[in-house]
Amino acid sequence: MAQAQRQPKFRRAPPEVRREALIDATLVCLRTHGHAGLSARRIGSLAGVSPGLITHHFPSLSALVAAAYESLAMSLLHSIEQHAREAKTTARERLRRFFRASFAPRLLEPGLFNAWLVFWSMMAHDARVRAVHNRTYVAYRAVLESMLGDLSGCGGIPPFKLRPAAIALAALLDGLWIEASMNARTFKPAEAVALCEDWINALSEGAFPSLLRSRSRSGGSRRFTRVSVRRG
Amino acid sequence: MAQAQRQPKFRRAPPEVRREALIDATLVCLRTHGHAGLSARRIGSLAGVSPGLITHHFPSLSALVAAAYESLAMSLLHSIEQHAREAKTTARERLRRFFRASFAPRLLEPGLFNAWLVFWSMMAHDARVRAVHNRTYVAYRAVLESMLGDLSGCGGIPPFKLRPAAIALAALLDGLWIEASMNARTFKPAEAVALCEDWINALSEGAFPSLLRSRSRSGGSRRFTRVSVRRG
DNA sequence: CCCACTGTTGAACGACTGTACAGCAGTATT
DNA sequence: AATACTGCTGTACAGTCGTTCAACAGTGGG
Repeated sequence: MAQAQRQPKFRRAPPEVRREALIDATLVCLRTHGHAGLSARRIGSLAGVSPGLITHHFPSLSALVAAAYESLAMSLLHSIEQHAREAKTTARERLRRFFRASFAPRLLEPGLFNAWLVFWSMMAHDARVRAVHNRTYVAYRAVLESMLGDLSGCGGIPPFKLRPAAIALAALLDGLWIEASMNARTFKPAEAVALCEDWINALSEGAFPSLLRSRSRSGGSRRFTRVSVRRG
Repeated sequence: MAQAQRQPKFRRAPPEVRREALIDATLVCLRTHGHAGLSARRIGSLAGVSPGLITHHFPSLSALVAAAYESLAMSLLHSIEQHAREAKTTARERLRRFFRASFAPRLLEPGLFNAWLVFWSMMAHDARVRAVHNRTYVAYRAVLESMLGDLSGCGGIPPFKLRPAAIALAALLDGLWIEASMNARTFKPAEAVALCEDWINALSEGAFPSLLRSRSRSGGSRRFTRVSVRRG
């Protein structure tokens, strides 16, 4: 029985592979333990590696966390975006798919929010994390701007300012995602999707005066055009 | 010169006073140091008190933080609400004042957001903090629902579902507040206010189909009534 | 003036933290 | 099979943390 097959105490790995493994372990740790997961020893043990290896492959623990932040944020964004662009349909339908993906169970897992809180908390003290936030938030908004631009290209929709529109939509999405993550009982994911679709609908109708490009500053009581909402 | 007036090493205070002083010190600590401020020694020294006193007046450090959370959240809400209700004007004007107060410099101080992150982080592990969040969020939404109800009472505005409307508006406000707190350069406070006012405008025009009470599910391309936006 | 009451102190405890670095041990090459 | 290279370990360091509790010392009543 007792084979006593002597296993090597560790296996070497090329730096790139090890870096990625550490990033993955960091994400798992932050998702499952929140702030308590932010520990070189915990992350190391989860990656099957000694704590000293972290500062060997990264300048510091917070640099590893920053790398994990960038990895997760970009991965999620691409995943949602691909899910949205998958179908060749109208801009409005792609937005709808984007919203649905944003409130899918995968995105509402409480652990994800806990990890996000750790990233946000570190922004105040760590320049690297702050830089990652700025990069990823700009990328996020760029995706929204692109989809809103497509929407704007369709006929019958009054021209609107893309940048502030994307900012508002991002805020609405974030606010809903945060509350849904903190308390799943407040509203159902489908309600969040409907509220975002409503926002797009109002935008299409020119019901957001401050977003209307040029045109009368009269407050928008008179809409730019009357449009058919369905099949925009 | 050297008067050598012997000061007493400490002064007794009634529990209620001491509790409040500790709460205040906690808030200052969390605002200025974020997560690093969450320390019995730091809070105690800021309150001019030994660390042991915290667990003497509170069941635990996290109970003190929960109390501080409730104190801050309710204080801010009442402050904003009073500022909004100060003037006897239309519902729309009160909402406008509410938005302006929400993005006043006092609310956008970065320290405030850092404190909030600490509270949110503790929700996952601490039932007390979670309970405070639920209470204060419900109170927040109740204020919004009340103002939206007043708005709905005005003539010429299609009836809408109060609760989901308040949820959406809260999400928009939170999302804008968070991004403004993290990166003050993304947009100006006035833009955030304008985006919230736009949302109210769209609501007043019935441009949010899923929020319309009963009525045709046709998508809302035809508004309930045409209303004058200014001086609603 | 002294006493009893009790708010308060501050040291002690055990456990935790990120980082540094001397040396061990896989691995590929010779 | 020996060697050089280097990824990796694991301990040491100097801190940090929340909580406990015996003892101290303000304070008001007698």
